[in-house]
Amino acid sequence: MVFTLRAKPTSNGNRISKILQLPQVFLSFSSLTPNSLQTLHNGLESNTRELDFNAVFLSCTDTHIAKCLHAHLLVSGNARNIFFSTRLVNLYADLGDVSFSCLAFEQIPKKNVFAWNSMISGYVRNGCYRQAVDCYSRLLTTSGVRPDFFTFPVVLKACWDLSDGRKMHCWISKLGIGSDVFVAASLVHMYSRLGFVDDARKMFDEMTVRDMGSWNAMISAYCQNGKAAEALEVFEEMRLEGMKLDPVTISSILPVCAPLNDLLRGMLIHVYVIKHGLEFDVFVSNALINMYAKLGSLDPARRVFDQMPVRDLVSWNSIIAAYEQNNDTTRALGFFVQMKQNGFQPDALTLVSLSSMVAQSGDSQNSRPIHAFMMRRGWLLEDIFLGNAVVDMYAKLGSIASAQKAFEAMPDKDVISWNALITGYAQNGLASEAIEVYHMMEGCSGIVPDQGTLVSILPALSHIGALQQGMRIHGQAIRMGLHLDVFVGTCLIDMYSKCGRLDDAISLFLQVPRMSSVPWNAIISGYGIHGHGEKALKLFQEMQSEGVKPDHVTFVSLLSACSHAGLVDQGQWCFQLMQEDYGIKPNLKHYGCMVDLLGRAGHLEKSYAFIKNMPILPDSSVWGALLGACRIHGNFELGMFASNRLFEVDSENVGYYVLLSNIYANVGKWDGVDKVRSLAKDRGLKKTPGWSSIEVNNRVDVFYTGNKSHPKCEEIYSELRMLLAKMKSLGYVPDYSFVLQDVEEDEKEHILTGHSERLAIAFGLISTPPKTTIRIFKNLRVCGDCHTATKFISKITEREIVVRDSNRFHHFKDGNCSCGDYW
DNA sequence: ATAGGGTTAG
Repeated sequence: MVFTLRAKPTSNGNRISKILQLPQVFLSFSSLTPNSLQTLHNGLESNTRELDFNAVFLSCTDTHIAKCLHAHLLVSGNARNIFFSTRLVNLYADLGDVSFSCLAFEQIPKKNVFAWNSMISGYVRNGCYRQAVDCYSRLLTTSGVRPDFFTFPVVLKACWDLSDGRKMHCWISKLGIGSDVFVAASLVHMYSRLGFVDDARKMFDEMTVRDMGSWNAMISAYCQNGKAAEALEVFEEMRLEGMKLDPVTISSILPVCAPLNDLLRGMLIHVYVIKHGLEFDVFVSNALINMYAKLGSLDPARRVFDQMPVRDLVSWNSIIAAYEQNNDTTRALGFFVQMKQNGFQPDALTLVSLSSMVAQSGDSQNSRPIHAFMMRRGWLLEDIFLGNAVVDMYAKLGSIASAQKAFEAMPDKDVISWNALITGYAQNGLASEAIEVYHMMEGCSGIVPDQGTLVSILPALSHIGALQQGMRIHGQAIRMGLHLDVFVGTCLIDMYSKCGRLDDAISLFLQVPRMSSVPWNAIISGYGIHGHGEKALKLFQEMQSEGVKPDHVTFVSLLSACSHAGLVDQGQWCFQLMQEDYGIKPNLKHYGCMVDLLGRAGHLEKSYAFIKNMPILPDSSVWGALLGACRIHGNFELGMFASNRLFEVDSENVGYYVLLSNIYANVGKWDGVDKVRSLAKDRGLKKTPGWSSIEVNNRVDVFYTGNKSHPKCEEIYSELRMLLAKMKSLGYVPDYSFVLQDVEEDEKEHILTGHSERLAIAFGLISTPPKTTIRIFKNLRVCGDCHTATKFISKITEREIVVRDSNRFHHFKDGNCSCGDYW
């Protein structure tokens, strides 16, 4: 089939507007622009004696011109020249037009190894790895041409399958070209890319001649397989052999500084870069920015970025991520704006940073648009990273339903997707849902739990006190070899201490590495919630003497430990130490702890004065702490004052109304109690439903207040009625000030009896053998009346009862509580 | 006419 084309006449174009006889595929020539014709014309004219195709090849800057040239080659008969047609294959590949590259290739009647190599390379340069490998197979099976040492460096790059790789390796050996530096480096790279670093190293060791590329290949092999120390070893070896370092070496080795936490080395490399003038390489500068950013040195990162003469998308993404990861959303956003002003289109990595920024700043408004942007481009269908970022973003913003939807919409999920969802539920207080998702994940073939999975599920188990399930996870961690991992270990410590097994927490603490503050914080907090303030302090001293730097979390744990144990002086000492010795600015949590510490100990005026001197605005937790202290110490006036301030900042939390009503009741102001009740009712409070849980036979039962749907409901209530009678005979008087509902007295008694902690205790009593310790979890603070009741119950039933509430542990035994009513 | 080794993420 022949198609006739007449090029559109342009001012000068008439001279080349001769009629060409072309195959039909050149129909697309009709889209040739006058400009491209002009360029071609100039190229052709530049040599007047005969067509200088060499010059024309060089002037081909877009695929239309290339096609025009192609046409001329065909018409002039030069297409039969294998030199020209091979160049054409390469030209199309460079211009990104794989199908025409392929066409040009197929038009070559007798393809030699140059043509085959060019075609394979063309596929690889355009990311068509599958086709490249297929083309290589065709070369082997049908062409009668032998691959050579130009073939393998290219085709090895395309190889994504170990068996293919080994076959190629065999051919290389058979052809005796394995000693070629290019081929050998490519083998190193192939093995490392497929994760077989040891094979890569073997290739490297077998090399008799090593050039820069060989060393670089080995270094990057280690880097990309997470073996930072080995990478550095090779790097040092390379320097000892007197090799110079080129930009490739530098940009390969720089990323290992961050995981090794080695800023000094990074700076030394930077010095080398400056000394040898390598800083103008974009890869090098980008790697420097990333190195500095990951090690928290934003200023040097910024300086490198500022002095780059040319920046690419990676440079922009890196500087944006640098600020985003160091919690400076505002500057990160500023760079994003600049990036767009400089004409760069955001890519998937930019979007990952953006979603992180939105999550960090709690900017719910922008979450949808970002999500929509990704969907419009179809990126969510092909990039698991992005899907995971979206799930994480919604979860962090508290929109767990959106997170779930985004998760479900992902065509493929990996272990990180599951972890993100589990963490999302856990961090939004939905522990049971988190556990449910975890079980679903377990039933999913192809998903292997990793460190992140353990770190996401353990806090959920701690939250509801699922000790037995937690121990199962501990076993799994051991099997995975992760139980001594700092993060998993810390979660386990936290799990054991929150599930009432402080001893197990301690013995675990003694096993995990404790160079960082993370496990220390967990164990100090563990001592604190169990009421062992002195021990917490002692541990803090050990921490200091071991040279571990405490952080702001350490001081929250420590201050609350002091406050639970009534260690006022020590608490104040910590508060000072934190600022003076460690330069940590107290945040609201620290202030809350201090107010609590002073107030609970009875220093109400001091506590109030403390609030007045705060340099930041007190929030509800701070005023709530003062209000709680006023209840304990019966200070009515200050209590009124505190509750007024409190309701100015948070009028939604029903717990504070209970406190206030309690204060009124303590001084016998029943009208005040009524007032608070109706106030709470009028505001239609979104109250957090109170629930308690207990684990019996590997199963966690959760009881909501007044819940009557439990299968053992009848037995539970009859147990409670029986206990109530005995308690009363021992002198128990119900304290109705803990009931907010405006109902009759006996109804109030009924409400107290139906409190979730009592249902859980009663269930524990009827479901376990005598003398067994009962362990209960309550999501809010334990109710004051239930606290009294539990003391009686522990005496009547001769049981130890351990109640963990949102604040601390209460060990009930023989009618007493470990907290000494100081809580 | 054809070749290897490089920087950013959840």
